[in-house]
Amino acid sequence: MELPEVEVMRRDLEKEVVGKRIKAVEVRPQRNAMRVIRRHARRKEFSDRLAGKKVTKVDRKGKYILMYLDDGDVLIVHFGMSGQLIRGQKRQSLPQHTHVVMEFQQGGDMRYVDPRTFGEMFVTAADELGKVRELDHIAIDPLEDTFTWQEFSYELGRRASKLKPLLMDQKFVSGLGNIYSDEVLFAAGLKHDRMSDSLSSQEVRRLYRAMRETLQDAVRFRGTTLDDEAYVDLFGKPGEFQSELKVYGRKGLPCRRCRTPIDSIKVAGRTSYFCPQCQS
DNA sequence: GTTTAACCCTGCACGC
DNA sequence: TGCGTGCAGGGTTAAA
Repeated sequence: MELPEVEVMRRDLEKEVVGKRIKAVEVRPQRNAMRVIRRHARRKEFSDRLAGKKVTKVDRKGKYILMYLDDGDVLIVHFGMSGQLIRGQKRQSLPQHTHVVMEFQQGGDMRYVDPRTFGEMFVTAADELGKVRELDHIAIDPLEDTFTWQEFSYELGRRASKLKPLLMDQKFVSGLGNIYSDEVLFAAGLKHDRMSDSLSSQEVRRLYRAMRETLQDAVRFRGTTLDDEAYVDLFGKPGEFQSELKVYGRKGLPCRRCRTPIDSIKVAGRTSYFCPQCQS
């Protein structure tokens, strides 16, 4: 799950759970549930910190969701690659790999489901958020107004790194993963292995625009749901951006712009898709 | 400073 | 049919 999917989830949560009070929290008995709340020593410690509290605000920092509670605590959720939050009803049976169930006083519940358990949930005091290293290191959000192309240009020039890993580096810009970094690079007409400090100012502008437009479009389409991936929104509905993808997962298929077959290569352990003709 | 690889985990596609 | 293997992916960390 990357920026667009997390942002869609944030908006859903804002509508659906802000103002609701948590009645009870169950951390399921299987071992992987403890992996999900790995920063807490015991199930009870986690549940007790949430029970009885009201959700007042939902923020996003990179790929992290921050749910503020009315006593100054914050529930932080990171989805890893297979995590989901799903709205449910008490009577409904729990899907496989459900690790946490939060029941609301106003009725209904919310389940955290995560087969691969790369994701996690934890609670911390809002005034101690600065001590959470992963959050503290997260770079500027490319959809923020404060993200200007001048600053982006300066940061690109300051680094000497290949574009693809740099775009995925959350300490450089936040929110991009494997899918959207490929899509952004295609939209910008740049190859994954171009060095960040070799870009002309025109190329920097193209990359900046590509990043903003691609991510905005993906949010508008409510994220990407691939066949082999189970991303769905809070209400269980898949996204629609997968039909808009230009390169990701399209190896061997004709480029939508020039008909040249899309190629793929392993970069830093991740498969990278690109058009050999349109990107240079 | 940058890059690579390993690690965590499950489900699925693949070949034999 | 059934098994083993490899891959997918986010982020951290240690090593190169």
